[in-house]
Amino acid sequence: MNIKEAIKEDILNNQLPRGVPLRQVELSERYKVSRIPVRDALLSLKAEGWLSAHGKAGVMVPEFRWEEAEDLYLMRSRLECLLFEMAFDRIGETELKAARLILSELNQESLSLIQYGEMNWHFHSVLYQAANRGALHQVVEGLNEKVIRYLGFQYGPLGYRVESEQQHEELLWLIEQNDKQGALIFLQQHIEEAGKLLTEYLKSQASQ
Amino acid sequence: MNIKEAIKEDILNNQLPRGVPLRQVELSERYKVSRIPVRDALLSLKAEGWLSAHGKAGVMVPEFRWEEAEDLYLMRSRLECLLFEMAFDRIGETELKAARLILSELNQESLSLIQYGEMNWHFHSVLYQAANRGALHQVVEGLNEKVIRYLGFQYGPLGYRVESEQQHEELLWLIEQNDKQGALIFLQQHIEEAGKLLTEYLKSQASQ
DNA sequence: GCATATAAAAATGTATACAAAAATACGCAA
DNA sequence: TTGCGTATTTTTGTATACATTTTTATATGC
Repeated sequence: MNIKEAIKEDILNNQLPRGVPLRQVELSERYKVSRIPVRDALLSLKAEGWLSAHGKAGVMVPEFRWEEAEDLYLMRSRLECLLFEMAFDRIGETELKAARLILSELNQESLSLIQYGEMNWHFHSVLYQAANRGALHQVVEGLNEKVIRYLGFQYGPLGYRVESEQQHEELLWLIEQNDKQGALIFLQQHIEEAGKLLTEYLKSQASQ
Repeated sequence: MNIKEAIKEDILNNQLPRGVPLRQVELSERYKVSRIPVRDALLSLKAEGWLSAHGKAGVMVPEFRWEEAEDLYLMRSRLECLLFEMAFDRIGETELKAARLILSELNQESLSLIQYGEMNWHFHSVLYQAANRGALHQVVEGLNEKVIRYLGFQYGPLGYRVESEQQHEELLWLIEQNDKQGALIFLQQHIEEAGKLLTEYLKSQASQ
């Protein structure tokens, strides 16, 4: 899935026009492949929320909407906390070790926005994996994927990155202390804070 | 999207083997189309959770798992109640009228399982639409789609259909009375009851 | 002038053919 | 027999060519 990642990257970096239909031929010329892999990519990306329908045929890059961002974080807060609660008692040294490793890699700069987003999810994902709840995990994964679209705002103008990583450290610490209630509440705040920050920023942008 | 619907229907009616990889050529012969539309359908269905990966390449119809059913209903209860709460105050005569119409159509027998599932969702959907929360609505829609896979259990052995429709009537009545708290709690119970019933049934099946 | 119907174009959808990758079967050695 | 590496076969991935649908432009009637 190389072209798919390439399109994602271009969407993230505003290299593709918003709101107007993307033409398969143009994309196939742009990425130097035939229309078939383009179609595959468009289908997947549409299903994942990176693209939306434009008329009866055709897709487009959807505009940013604060309502969507708010929805995504509302869902994350509800579902991730549920998943985390199910996972908590089963998180062992294996998961903690993996999480720490990812955190150290996250601290290294020189990651593209999309790589950073993926890493960020992997951190959470490793912890949730312990719950062994495939369907729930998959939906939460989808939400985190969709959120990546908005990362440019969070790690650009909002400069949220450093604070977010401190919170990750603290979350790990709470797990190590076996403080379930504390960790749950902290995770909820971690998500809701990020959501509120992003939503407010988008609202302020929209009203200009 | 005709072949996609056909595959869904076949999955629902156990016309496709579970757990073994589906071969694109076999499917293309079965549905009398080339492999391209088959691939398109498989990609979409995988993204929607109707199919899961099998090895590095290839997809399969996932087995029924009570954990998945439980997850789906846990998510529905949390997200649908949230969505319903957002919608409640904006539900007007238009939505109620549409919901009543769907309910009367639901009462007519002679619907295929998948048609019944779709109708069932439309009923809820009409009410939620008032919230005007695209992203949230879309995820909830996805959950309801996935639940359809298990409908064979609910409306076959469990015989839940009549009770479910009575509950729909009651929900509408609560909305008409403008009893927000009551309606919210009722919806939550409506979903959780269905989930519990299904999950317990699947567990009992699995242990045989 | 505006709406609607119709014809041209552009775009997507599908089939066939070929290339790349994955899964499988086989042979060989330990 | 079992494990591993290689060759074969199977399966998926991609390109090109054609069919169908959708969109856009144009013309015609009111």
